[in-house]
Amino acid sequence: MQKLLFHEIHQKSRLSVKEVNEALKEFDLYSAQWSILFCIKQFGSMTQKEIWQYLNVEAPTITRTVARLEESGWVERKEGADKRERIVFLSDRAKNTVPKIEKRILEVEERLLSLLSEGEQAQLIELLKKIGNAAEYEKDGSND
Amino acid sequence: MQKLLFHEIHQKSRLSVKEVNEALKEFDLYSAQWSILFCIKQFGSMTQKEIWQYLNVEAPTITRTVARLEESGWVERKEGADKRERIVFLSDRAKNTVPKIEKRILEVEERLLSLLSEGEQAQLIELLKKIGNAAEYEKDGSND
DNA sequence: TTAAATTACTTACTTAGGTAAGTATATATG
DNA sequence: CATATATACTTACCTAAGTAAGTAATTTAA
Repeated sequence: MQKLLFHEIHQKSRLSVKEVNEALKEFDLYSAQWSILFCIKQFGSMTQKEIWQYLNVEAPTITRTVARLEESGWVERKEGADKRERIVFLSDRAKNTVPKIEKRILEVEERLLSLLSEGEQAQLIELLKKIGNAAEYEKDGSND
Repeated sequence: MQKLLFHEIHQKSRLSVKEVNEALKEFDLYSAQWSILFCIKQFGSMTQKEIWQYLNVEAPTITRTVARLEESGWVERKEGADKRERIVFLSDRAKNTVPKIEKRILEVEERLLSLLSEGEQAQLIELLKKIGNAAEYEKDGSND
C-alpha cells in the first residue's frame, strides 16, 4: 500500500501556498517572493547564497525571485566585498509595508491552524522534522 | 512571529517529490505522472474529472499530465458515453510495470519515514488533516 | 423544441521549483 | 606568477500547479 502521508503533506503544502497567495494579492506579491522578503526582514541584508541556504532551495530559484522583487521595487542589490556576491536588502517601501504583510499572513496561518492547539502544532513540527533525516546518512554517510 | 509549521511542510513536500523523482528516473516518469498512474491502477479506468477530484488539483493540471502519459504510452484515452468525458486507462505496458514502480516508491517512502513509528505516522496524518478544515466553513458556510 | 445554463475538457499564461551548463571572481597549488 | 580548482551567480530548459478564458456536449427551462 502506498503511503497516504506524502499525499497529505503535498495537499497541505499546496493549500497553504494557495491561501497565502490569496492574502498577498492586495500587495501584488506571491508566496515565494514573500518568503524572501520575510527572510531579509529577519536577518537584515543577505547574499543570495545565504537566502537559498536558509530557504533550502536551489540557487537559480533565488536568482529568479530576487530579480522579480528588484524589478517591482521591494528589494535592491549591491555588489559584495567579494565581487561574485550580490547582497540583497529591503527597499524603503518594503521596510514600511512588510510589517503589515506579516500581520496579514499570520492571520491566514492562524485560521488554517485553528483546529490545532499550540501543543499539537509543536508536535506536528517535531514529527515533520523526522522525515527524511535517516535517508541522509544512508546516502552519503554524512550527518550534519 | 511567523509560523514555522508551513515552512516545514513546504520543505518536506519538496523533499519527498525530489526523492520520488529520483527513484522514478529509471522508469522515465515524474512524480505527478506516477500519482495519476497509481490512481488509475487502484480505481481502474477513470474520467479526468474523477482523477483531479481524487488528487485534489485543478483540471488543467490533469489535462497536461495525462496527455504526456498518453504520448509516452503509459495510458490510453477513449470517449465516454457522455462525449465530453475522456476515460483514461492503463496501457498493457503500464499494467506490467506499475507493480514494480509501486514497490520502488514504497521503498523510498519507508526510507524517508524510517525515524517514525507506525503510530507516529498515523498521528502525523491526523494532525495534518486538521489543517485548513476550519478555514472552509468560515469561507462559505459549507462543511462537506 | 429551442434558448440558456452547466459541465468536461482544453488552451494560454503565470509562479515555483528542479537540473545542467556557462561566466566571472576568488582561492589554492605548481 | 601562472594555472587549476572552487565558488557565486546566471541562463536555458524541464516538470508542477494555479487562474482565466474558450470550446463542445449535455441539461435545464421557457
